[in-house]
Order: sequence, then C-alpha cells, then structure tokens
Amino acid sequence: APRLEAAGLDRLMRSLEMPLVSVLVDMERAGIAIDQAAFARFLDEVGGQIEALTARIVDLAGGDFNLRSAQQMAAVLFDKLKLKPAGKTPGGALSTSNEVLERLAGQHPIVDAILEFRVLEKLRSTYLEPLPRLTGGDGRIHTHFNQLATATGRLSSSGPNLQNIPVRGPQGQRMRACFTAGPGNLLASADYSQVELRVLAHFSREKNLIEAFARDEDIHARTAAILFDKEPGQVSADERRSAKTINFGLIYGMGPQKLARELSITMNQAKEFIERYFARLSTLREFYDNLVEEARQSGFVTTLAGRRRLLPELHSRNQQMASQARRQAINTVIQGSAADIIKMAMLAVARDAELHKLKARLILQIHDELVLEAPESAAEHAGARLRALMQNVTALAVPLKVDLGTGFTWAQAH
DNA sequence: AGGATCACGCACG
DNA sequence: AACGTACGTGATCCAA
Repeated sequence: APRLEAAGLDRLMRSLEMPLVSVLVDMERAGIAIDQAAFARFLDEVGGQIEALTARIVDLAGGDFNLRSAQQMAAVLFDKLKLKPAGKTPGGALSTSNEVLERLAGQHPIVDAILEFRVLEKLRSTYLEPLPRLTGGDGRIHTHFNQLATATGRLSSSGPNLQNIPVRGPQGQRMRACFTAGPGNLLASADYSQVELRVLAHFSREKNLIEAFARDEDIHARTAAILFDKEPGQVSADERRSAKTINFGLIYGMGPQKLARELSITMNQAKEFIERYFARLSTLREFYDNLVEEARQSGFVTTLAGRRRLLPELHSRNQQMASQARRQAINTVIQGSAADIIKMAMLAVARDAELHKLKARLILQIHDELVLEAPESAAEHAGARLRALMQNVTALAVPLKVDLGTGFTWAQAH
C-alpha cells in the first residue's frame, strides 16, 4: 500500500480495480447461453467440407501429408511443387501464412484450397469442437476474465477465450448466432464507436479530429479529405480506405514499410503519405514527440485513470528495441485509456439501480463492447440505459458514441 | 512414454 | 516488421 500511494496508484487500485473484481466474478458466474443444436449443425457442415478439401489438397499435392503441419506444408509448396517462397517466419523457416499464400494464389490451384481449409480448420478446432464441451450444467459457458494479464490494463479472457469469437464474414455471423440469450431473455450489445481514435483526439487536442468527432462526421472520410485536398463528400472509396489504414496504423505507430504493404504502394509513396499526414495534423506529431520524451525522462507512460506502464527499453542502445518501446508508449496510452473508460462504465452499470430493477446483468466485455442479458420485456429499456451509462461515464474533449443492438443471439444484437 | 516448451498460424479488439 | 491478447497443432526437448 505505501508503494501504491507513493506512485499515486492507490486511487486506481481502490476506486477502479478492486471494485471491479466482484463485477467480473458476477459476469463469470452468469456465463452465456449457447445453442447446442446450432453448434452441432455447423460442425457437421464444416467437418464435411474439411474432409472434401483434405482429399483435394492431398490429390493436388500428389501425395499424403499432414496439412496441419506448417513444416510439411512448406515442404510440399516450396520443394515439391516449386512455388516461390514469399516470406519467412521469425524463426527463419519459409512461411506458409495467410499473407504468403494470398500472394501465391495465382500460381497453383492448391493455394486457394489450403486457404479455405485453414479457415474451416480454425473454426472446427478452436471453436466448434471445444466450446460445446465447456458448457456447464446450466447450459452456459463461463469464461475467466483475467485482470492482471495485460501490459496495457485491458482484461483478457481464457478457458475459453470469449473475446476472440469469430465475427467477420458469413462464417463469423453464423458463429455468433450460436451464442444466445437464455429462455425468456434478450441480449443487448453496446460498443464504443472508434473509442481509441477519440482517446487520441482527447489527448492530442488535434483540431481536425476534435471537430470531426464533435460533428459526428465520418472520421476516415475527413482524414482522406485533408490528405487529398478534397471535400469529404468527394472522397473516393479507395481514398477513404487509405485514410482508414493510416488512422488505425497511427495508433500503433505504423512505419512506411507496413503502410506500403497494406496499401499496395511503394515505400516512397508510403513515406510521402505519412509526412503529409503529420504535416497537416501537426498537433499529432507534437503530441507523439512530447509523450515519448516524457516517457524517456520518467521511465513510464500514464493512462487516463493513472495506470502506468514502465518502458525501460526506451533507453535501449538497440534501435529496434527502442523503436518498439516508442510504439508501445504511444499505443499503451491509447489502448490503456480506452480500457480505463470501459472499466469505469462496467462499474457504473453494476451500480445502476435502474438496470438492477430491470433484472439486467452484464455477461461479456470485449474491449470496447459490453453485452447485457435482460428479460425480454426489459431489454430495450435496459439497452438504452446501458448506452447512456457508457456514453456519460467520463467527459473527454470529444463525445463518446455508443452503437447499440438487441436480439436473441449475439449476431442479432450487433 | 509423456509432460513441458517452442514455433507457427490465426481468431478477436 | 504495427499494438494488445488466447489457443490448437506439430515439433522437439528432456527429467525421472
């Protein structure tokens, strides 16, 4: 306790993290219901497709091998079939990752089959087979929310991880439709809209970002307009996509190499792009420089709620380590502050008399999203209350916006 | 033989 | 290599 007080961390401990413990306990005990039959049907279909694809891949490879082994897969693709390697793993082996395979796609029909196999195999092995086995006697799945697992202040989820359930594409939608409200109940899902960019706007005081959020404009279109000298209405889909990549890359301290790859442009174009971005949003450059300089002097960064991350590597003589620490410094302030905000919201939700009367209970947190379960007749009311609590939990230099949905399944609630 | 650990790949925000 | 996580599978290591 004396050490916490000395670091000014006792308030964070007493008024945020300690009260949060019982909220997390309640969420873990509550769990989420799943549709066993929907899981079974989905697994049945996926299993059949995996069998068919396995036969086709082995046939195209001209011999049997274990297609779940990256080592054997590399041998087939690059030795046997003589495809051109397009990247290495951190360990120095020839990579067979999604990114590499997509570049090989035109060269051989086996490539598309492998990509498809990987998607289905991931679904089967990580979600469709294990999750139904983890159902308790109550027909529900109970995760653990780990409060001390991350460097930034986020929660993590394990046993099973319910923070990485597929959501993208038709397969993701179908997966989330397997998670349901219990009998007589509905789910309400509320997620913070672009909370990390809003946190960045708040800390940096960047005029363009603040204005765009204040007017509830399309932030990526606005960035594109600034970048390409246009009116936001005149921005093309491609230009908006580029701006979106930059906006998100910004939060991680993305360099020109990664940007070039993401946008399929040259290194020089990417460098120009980044320069122009910071020239026109110069407050951001200042904010980043100040943040890193203060972190170097103090040895740590501080989030909205006063959470700290020590970053001794900022002083590393190894350039790569030092650069990584600089990116971590920036990202931690943003990601960690967003984590602070949703944790405060969780406390507000848990303490809210109205939600209590409605018999609404928090069941999941997925970094910027809260999922509530409530009796059917109360769900709409509870959702609206949840949204209000999340939006008003703290006042930043920009408004907090929350998107809301309700439904009988997690997919419908989105 | 079999548990521990690493490498790889990939799901999410 | 652009930040933060969890986990399944295969490959490899190694103490009892």
